[in-house]
Amino acid sequence: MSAQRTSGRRPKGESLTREAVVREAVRILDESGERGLTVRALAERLRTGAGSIYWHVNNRDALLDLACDTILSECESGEADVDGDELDAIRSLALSLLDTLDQHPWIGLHLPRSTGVPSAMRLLDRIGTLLASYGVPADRQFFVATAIFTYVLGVAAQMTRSALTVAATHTRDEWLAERSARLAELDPQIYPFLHGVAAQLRTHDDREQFVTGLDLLLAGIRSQWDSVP
Amino acid sequence: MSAQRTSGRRPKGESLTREAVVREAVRILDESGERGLTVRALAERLRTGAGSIYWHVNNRDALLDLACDTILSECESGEADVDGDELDAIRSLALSLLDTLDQHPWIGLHLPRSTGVPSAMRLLDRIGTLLASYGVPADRQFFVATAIFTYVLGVAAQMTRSALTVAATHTRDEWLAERSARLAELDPQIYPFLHGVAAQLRTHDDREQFVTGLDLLLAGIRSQWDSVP
DNA sequence: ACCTGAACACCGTTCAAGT
DNA sequence: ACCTGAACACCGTTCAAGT
Repeated sequence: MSAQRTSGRRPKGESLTREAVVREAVRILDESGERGLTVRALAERLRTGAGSIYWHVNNRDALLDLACDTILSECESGEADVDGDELDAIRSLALSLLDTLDQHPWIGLHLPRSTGVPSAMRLLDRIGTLLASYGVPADRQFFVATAIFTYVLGVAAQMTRSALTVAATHTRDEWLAERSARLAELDPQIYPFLHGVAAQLRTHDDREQFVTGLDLLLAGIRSQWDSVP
Repeated sequence: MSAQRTSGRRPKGESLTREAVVREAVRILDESGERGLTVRALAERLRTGAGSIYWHVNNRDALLDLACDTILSECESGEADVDGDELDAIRSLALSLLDTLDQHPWIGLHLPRSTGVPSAMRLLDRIGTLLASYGVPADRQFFVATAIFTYVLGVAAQMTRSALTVAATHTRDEWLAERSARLAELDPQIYPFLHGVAAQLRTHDDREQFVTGLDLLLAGIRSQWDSVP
């Protein structure tokens, strides 16, 4: 069916679009990470020359921005209704964002380096709006919104690291066991804490870890500002 | 005095050391960011050939790890005494860590991609130890420690972005004004929140922003677990 | 033990020339 | 308007050969 990777030129008339370029870039990023995305590799998979890419996209960085933006846009639309207050809504927004970032690990590493991703700003905006209506004082809303957003991105970036190493080793369980073993090997003199907790990290769940920190932030908000209905 | 950048070979007998290589790498990173650090540029400043670098360091990634590690090691040693409980100690540790990351903005962007930075692990260990002695339950200590550490790195990475843009524009005030203006220009239909807060961001202070989120995390910890003395 | 310098296999980006 | 393909100016890394 798909003549995707066969070389030979693409049929005439059927011209490339910016969307098609970005879509294929996302596929490469999912398969082989940021390092796998080279202009030449992308061009080859689109059965065209490297130069063509630059007709549709300014440069490689812009391409990464666009790739992030398309994925995050999908995440935006799927906002479920929540019963509970605004902080519960933020919680569920953050969780679905984490799921998205988990499926496309390259986003968490690229977003901190970039400014040009509108959908990321819209997500930040959404969090800020929710905080405002919850009752966080006006002069704190932006700081708190950014803190939450930063936390989500930070955890996502960290998860990426494991995702890449898992891919390199065999299964996720194997990787967890190996990491736990490596921590246990640490000199308890220098790493008393990490050496000690090594055992429980055999069953470490990224999502559970994420929720712990997120709920601390939300608990902090609740303890500092009561809801204004 | 310094014949630093003059070309010509380095005197014999005076052989390069791994420390000297890393020290010069840090200088380049401080001056021109991660992209500025190329093996060739580094070799030239050390008045040697590109190949020599690989005698002292495995590869470019290892060099970045080492650069991060030397800087974070310095941060580690300068731990001030604090009056207050363990959470106050964490707070001051986080603040001094942020200062370090602020002076070397490339660290915040590289650390999430890396695993091989011992001093970063020691800092995480320190946070965990403090949480344990504060009284966070054993099965939460690691998650909470990671949440705090992730938050610090995340904010640092974000600050880096502004640091780089500030360097590109003129002064910090100009940059703040410009960013505030850009936010004000946003379509209030799509970005109701960000459009609204644009004005107060003219005096936005990274450190104040950082403290806001950090204190929320700490308040969350206090509200969930009372200190066990 | 430590360095040299050339070579290899790549990059992103540009641009005249084509259709 | 959209694409081609060669060229430019770089990369990181390796490695025989030197001292």
